[in-house]
Amino acid sequence: MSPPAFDSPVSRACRRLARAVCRLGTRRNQGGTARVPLVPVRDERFFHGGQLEGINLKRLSAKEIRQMYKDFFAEPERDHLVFPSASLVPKDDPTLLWINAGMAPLKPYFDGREVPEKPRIVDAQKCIRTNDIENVGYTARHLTFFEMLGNFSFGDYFKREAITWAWEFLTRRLELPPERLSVTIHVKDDEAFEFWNKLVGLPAERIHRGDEDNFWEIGEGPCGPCSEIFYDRGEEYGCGSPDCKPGCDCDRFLEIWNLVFTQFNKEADGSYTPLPKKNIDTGMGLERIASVMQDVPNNFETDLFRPIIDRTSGMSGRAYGADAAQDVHFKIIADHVRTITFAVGDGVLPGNEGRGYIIRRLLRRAARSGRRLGLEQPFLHRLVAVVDEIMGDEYPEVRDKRPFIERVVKAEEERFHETLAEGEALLLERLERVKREGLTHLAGEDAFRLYDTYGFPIDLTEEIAREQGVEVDRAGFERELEAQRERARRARQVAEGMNSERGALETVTAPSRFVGYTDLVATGTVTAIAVGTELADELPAGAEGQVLLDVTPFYAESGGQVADRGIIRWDGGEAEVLDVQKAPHGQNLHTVRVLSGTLRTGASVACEVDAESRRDIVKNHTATHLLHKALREVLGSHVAQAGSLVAPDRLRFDFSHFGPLSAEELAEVERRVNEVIWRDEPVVIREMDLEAAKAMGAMALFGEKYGSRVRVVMAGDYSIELCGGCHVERTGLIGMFRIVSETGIGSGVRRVEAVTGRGAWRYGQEREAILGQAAELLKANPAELVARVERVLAEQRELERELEKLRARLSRDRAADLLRQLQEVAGVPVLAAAVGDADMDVLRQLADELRAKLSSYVLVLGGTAGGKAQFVAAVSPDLQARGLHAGRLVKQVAEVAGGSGGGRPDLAQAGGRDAAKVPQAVERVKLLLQEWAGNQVASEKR
RNA sequence: GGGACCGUAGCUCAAUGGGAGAGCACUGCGCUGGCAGCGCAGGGGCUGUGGGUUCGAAUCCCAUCGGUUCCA
Repeated sequence: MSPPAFDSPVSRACRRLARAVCRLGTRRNQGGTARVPLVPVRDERFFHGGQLEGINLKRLSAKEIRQMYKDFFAEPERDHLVFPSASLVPKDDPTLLWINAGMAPLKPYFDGREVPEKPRIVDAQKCIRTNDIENVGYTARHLTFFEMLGNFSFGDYFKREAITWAWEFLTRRLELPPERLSVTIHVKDDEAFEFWNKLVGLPAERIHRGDEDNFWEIGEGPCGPCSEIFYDRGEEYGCGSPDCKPGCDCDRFLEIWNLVFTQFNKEADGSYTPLPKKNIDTGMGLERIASVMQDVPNNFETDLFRPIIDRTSGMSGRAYGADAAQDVHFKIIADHVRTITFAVGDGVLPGNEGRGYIIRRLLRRAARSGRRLGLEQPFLHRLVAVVDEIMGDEYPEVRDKRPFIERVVKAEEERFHETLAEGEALLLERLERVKREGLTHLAGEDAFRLYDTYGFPIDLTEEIAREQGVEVDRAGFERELEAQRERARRARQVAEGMNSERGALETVTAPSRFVGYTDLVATGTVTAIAVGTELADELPAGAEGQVLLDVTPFYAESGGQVADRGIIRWDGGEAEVLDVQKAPHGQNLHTVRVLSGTLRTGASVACEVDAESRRDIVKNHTATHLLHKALREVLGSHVAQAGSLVAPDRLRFDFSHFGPLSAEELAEVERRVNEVIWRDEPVVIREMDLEAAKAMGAMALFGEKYGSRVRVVMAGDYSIELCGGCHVERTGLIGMFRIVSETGIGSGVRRVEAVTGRGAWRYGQEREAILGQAAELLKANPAELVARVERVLAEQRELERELEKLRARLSRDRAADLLRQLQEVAGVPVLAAAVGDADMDVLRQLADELRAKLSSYVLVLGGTAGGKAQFVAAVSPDLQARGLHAGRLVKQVAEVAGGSGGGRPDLAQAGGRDAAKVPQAVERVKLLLQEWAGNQVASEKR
């Protein structure tokens, strides 16, 4: 039973982000709503004051609001864990280009793949949304970068607390006047109504029931009704319509907070089932609430934006607020520069695809807005400092990387100026042609080509064309653009949404202790067995299944390090460990295949990790840390890990960087890593508080779990990283480190592959073998190979020169010989000859010699080279004028030798398969000329 | 994710499927009071890489690497 009204806005591309639409089925509504005891905590303030005038808002800076929010939920009564903002680049989530909502980084907690440290979390999350990029600057609320304040519950508190706390924060902490607040709830959500009405005391007429706008879902997976809180800015912001109310498109009622009650799971068949664990997901846009508290008409006039606008105004010498059309550009610049700064701060570099392309586009839009304000030179990089001043306290990545961000932005601005200059030159050329041809319009395809291929903005095209008195076929341009959109859309397959993978193992909370850091052999007891999503009691021989142990030495794939393999044995049987992954509650989950006997729950098993493979893995893992550090030393601190694979036979490290590494840089990185290996320093691993680790300068990777205790891996005094993986005890054990390859894998992301220990030795062997072979071929020993090759090359050059000279002399002599074979056919001087062994170069040279000595001629030379026939033909200008064509002539000649050819009227060449037929072929020239002469006479007679 | 375009001398770029070129830079010689001085001579190229089509490929096709650009 699929809900009836599932069309309309659902299909919009942005629906994943929007609070999307759906109608609750009746069954669900009844099943999903529990009876709740109500405690009256009515807000008495509704009943005095009342009217909407004379309010004095508590003036708060955005920074204060952010801090108050986190503090409020962290207070003991509410006891939330404060999370720092996650990186804008989604971790392990290929369906998302950016973190685009406060809950996005917490998805694993919502869908049950991971269990959070505490079931209550509060954060301020930076987000990027670029769907409505065209609206930015023109409306009060559209932004590409924003901060979302959110409090979350994972199977813990639900509607009652979410609603009352939201109310308390707004009215008692921010001290917003309650009479200005109203809410929407889902039409069927009587439970929420009760809380708002009875518990909070909000009058029924201020609780609006919505339908589609108050249900939140994204494809299959967790979903539920939501309740939005609106703030009434007063009639002066309104549209004047009598039915203006919360949800109206005008600026009067601002949606400031959305509380999502995740209580259903949408199944593949479209039905909804109640979730066993209900979640709370809330979001309050910091920019918007700041605009309310600071009583300014739009986001851009809050203290989050105003300093950027003021600096822009200072640089351009134009005043903000003087002209609405001009103000748009100030706003675009302020918005985009925030997005760019934060994205680059999280390691995204401007590029030509994906995230990098979005950043490039934003930067170009901002640069063009700058031009409208008279800022022709790069200026955006100077605004990065302002963004840092405003938000650097809260977001250290921006402060720490500020010089790097400025450099990147400046370089990209300069590149854009180049693009504009190139595009303008091309456009002017086009316009010249249009005018020359007496046309009035530049074709839409031309304008599109300029836009599509050279990135030249369409409005600039129009502007420049108009200056030249030419119009642009805008409709044609739009057609081309639409066609391109259609192509891209069709190609995009939709793979979005959260998956709910709550298998049977989610209910298993029995702990599992990992002892594999020190022991490769251990004895454990089977605590659970699962086959597919069902729990089982036993696993017979030949079967594959998943096994939990109370104690295990097997490492579960994590942090790039691959899973251990090995064997488990028990009384009467054994099984092979194929894979090890993390279970929802953090235990190591072994995928095994039983080789003999039957594995039963409760059995005691002897575990043995494949030691050889593990020894290779730990070498590669420690080497990965050293590589990371060395890359940062050699290339700069902008190098941020973007992914990593630690396997037994190799390691792979992806990181952000502009362009390819030079050979010198690679050699230097390799040298530094090896130096740490040679120093044979101890690798010390300690658990400590995150703060202590940070104080030591540990590199905390993005997406790091912010638990209270972290594991810190120190390789000598060189590298310090948070890491849960396995490492060598001393760096010397790595043996040797060799970089095998360096490639680009996307905009601004490079990949280095390397080998260590045995792998490095093998790599060296292979290289040496190649060297040996080369040396043997040159009959030199490897040490003098270079000198030898240099000498050989010099000799070769000398010989080539010699050959050239001799050839020239030879062709002079031959030319003189050939000249004697000149005869006259049909009144035309003809020289057709087979010259024996001669490749195309020789033939051409001969032809040149002969041409220099003749004034009127038809010349056809045939030669053989490599068992094939070769021909060159030349015709003097006067005979060309009489209709002789070297290309046509040589083609017919070559046909005799089973070939073909062509060329210009004055000079042409041809080839054929049959070298033996060259003499016959050149003989044909005379025949062809006689034919030609006959035709000439015939046409003259006519 | 889907397209478009570009990779030719140190640099900027030419070259209908038919002889790899120009300007600047470089080297040498000569001239010159000076401005980006002038003249002559010369070096420099596996046309990004690897396949294919063709008698013949810088040019057409496929793959790959690097770059630019548009759409999602």
